[in-house]
Amino acid sequence: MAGLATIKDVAREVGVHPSTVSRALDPSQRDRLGEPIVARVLEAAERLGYRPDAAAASLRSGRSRLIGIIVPDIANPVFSPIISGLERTLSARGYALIVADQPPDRPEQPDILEMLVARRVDGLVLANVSLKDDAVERCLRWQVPVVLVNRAETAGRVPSVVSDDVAGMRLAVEHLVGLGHRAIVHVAGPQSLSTGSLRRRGFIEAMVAAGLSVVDDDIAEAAAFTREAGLPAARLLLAQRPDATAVVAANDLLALGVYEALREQGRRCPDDVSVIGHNDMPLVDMVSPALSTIRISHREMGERTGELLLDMIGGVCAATPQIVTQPLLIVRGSTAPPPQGS
Amino acid sequence: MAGLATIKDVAREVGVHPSTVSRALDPSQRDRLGEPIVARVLEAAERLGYRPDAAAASLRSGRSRLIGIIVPDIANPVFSPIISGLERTLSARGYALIVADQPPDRPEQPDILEMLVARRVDGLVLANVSLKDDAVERCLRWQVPVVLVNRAETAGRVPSVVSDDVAGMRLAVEHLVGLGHRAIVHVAGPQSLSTGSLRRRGFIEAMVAAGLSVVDDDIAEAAAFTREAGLPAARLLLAQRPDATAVVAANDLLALGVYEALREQGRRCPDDVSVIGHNDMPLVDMVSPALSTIRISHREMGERTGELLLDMIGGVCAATPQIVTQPLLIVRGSTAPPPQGS
DNA sequence: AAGGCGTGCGCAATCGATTGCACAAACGCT
DNA sequence: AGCGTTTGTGCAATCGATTGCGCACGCCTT
Repeated sequence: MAGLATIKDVAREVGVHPSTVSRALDPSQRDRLGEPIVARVLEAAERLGYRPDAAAASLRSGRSRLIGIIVPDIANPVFSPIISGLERTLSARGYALIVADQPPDRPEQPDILEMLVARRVDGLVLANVSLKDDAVERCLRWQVPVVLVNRAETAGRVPSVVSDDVAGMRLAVEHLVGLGHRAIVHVAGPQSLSTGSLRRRGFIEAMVAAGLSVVDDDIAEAAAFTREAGLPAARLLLAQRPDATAVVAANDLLALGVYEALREQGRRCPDDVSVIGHNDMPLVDMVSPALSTIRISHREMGERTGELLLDMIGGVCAATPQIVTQPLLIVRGSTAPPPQGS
Repeated sequence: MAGLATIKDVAREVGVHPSTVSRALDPSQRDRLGEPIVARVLEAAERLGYRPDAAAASLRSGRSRLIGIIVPDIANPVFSPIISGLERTLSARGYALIVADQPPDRPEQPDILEMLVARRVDGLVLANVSLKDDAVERCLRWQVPVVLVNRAETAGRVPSVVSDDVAGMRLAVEHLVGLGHRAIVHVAGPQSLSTGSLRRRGFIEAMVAAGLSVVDDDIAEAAAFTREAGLPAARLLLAQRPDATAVVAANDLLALGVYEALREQGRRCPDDVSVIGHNDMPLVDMVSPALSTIRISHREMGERTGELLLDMIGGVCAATPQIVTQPLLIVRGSTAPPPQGS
């Protein structure tokens, strides 16, 4: 504070009124001023190392140029590229990003959402909503622009940017069917999340489309998108359907849980059972066997989320677009034709 | 703005002066007020859904309760847990975290550091400094509290929180020596970073301590801490020292580059050559063979960074502490005794 | 019972930038 | 030459919370 020049200092230096300095510094107002004055203001501002005080500007203008994002886990490889892509888009346009963690189990003592709204963020990105989430309602009530990313809610009340989960599962199932599999089972994610729910539905739809039926025993729901949760679900599934030749996991970590379950039972992948994941997380090409999976570009989702949100703030888009990105099948070593004679 | 109550609204509701509301809401000033008034203010604030405007508070008080962190890559599994740990500590104490990416190659058009300082962050965490970095000087000049994390600078002008890189390399070398290896080589990281430099030094010191000599050909420097950069460095090293039985990599990604180089040459790990990494990134226990490595608790580093920074802001610590966390040897499948007869 | 002291609260300035309004100068027009 | 219009700049209010100062009122003391 002591060392930083204010707009008054610049004004005094140039010999003009502070408001003139403010206008000279604003590109959209600059052309209403005389050429020489603008030059002198710019020079003085540069010389004094002037940086506008964001708090003061925010207070008066009502715009903070801050965006908040709430994720379930910053360090999760699904969410960190989203954050990264979002940050890149925002910082290029002068916005800063506040990141907040809200693990699903945490008692949210200090309400993160309220905290961000109290900081008067210009917009909010929610990466942690469940299918029915009151966080969305609250944002709507507070009238703060919000975009959902990765996970959507049932009622499409606000814009979202998600991967086409149903299409992703279709790619996975079609790949396995193409290899000759018919006994295909599914380790599903939490059904309270759109990713878990839609991938489950996508699995069923693709199976039916391939002329294969799906019964309850063909699907096991994991409690979370983690390796730890994937292991028991996979154990259950392999017990219920010992004849299964392929497992479609709702994400890569669950697929790794399947790996462990297979290892426990002495069954080999892909010789005995094929496994396919979802997300194409970093390093899954290095596990053994290299994991076949459905690639989602989380970074791109983050970027598009940023563009969408900035458009909303700028009043560009009136509707509530539901952006859906297309996933890509990545074939590696964990999928192969089913064993002979099965 | 339209929907959010201000301190004046609360004051009017209760029938007191705004300043009284401000004091009633501040726990440290609350006891200077009468009991009934405080209760009525709290009740009214709650009922109106009052949230103090952070911008206004920041403007007047000079404290923004914002902390900035600059990382080379948000999505890098080394840095994302640091961010996560830091955020956890900060949010528990009412601070919010602004995250900014500054990839090493980016022309830093909009100066990220200045942007954060202009936002009047109360403190700054730098995770991307090189051994000699002018960002540190600028923070010192601007008098903004700063803590370095993961990477330190040569001159210890500011506090830092780093892993004991030298000790980590000693653990790695001693482990290999204990297995019987004597021809041990090192894929080093960029020498412009403290992590690269200190691990290289730690390698040499540990080798010397074990009675083994190190010559130039025993070390190859990778251009970056990536798999892509690790591959050529590993190729070079294996060509220079075809008799090497063990490779110590400066981090896990470089170790995976070594895996690829070995595979190219048809040499097997750990049968022909042992490999050990550094960091214990997620999933390196799932690669084949499972990577032996040196575990660093990045999340804990983030947490301690937050505590240190808040102490500095609170004026608690006067010195410039250099916090060093102790790494841990994790033995998995990539290290084994050297082949017989070598 | 009167003066000193402490407590509880209001008053108003302040942080720094933004912006609607007003005003002066300069220009063009008939 | 006079009047209307544009152009360029200053003035002052404003955003919402914080905080030093000061004023009353009530209590205790002698």
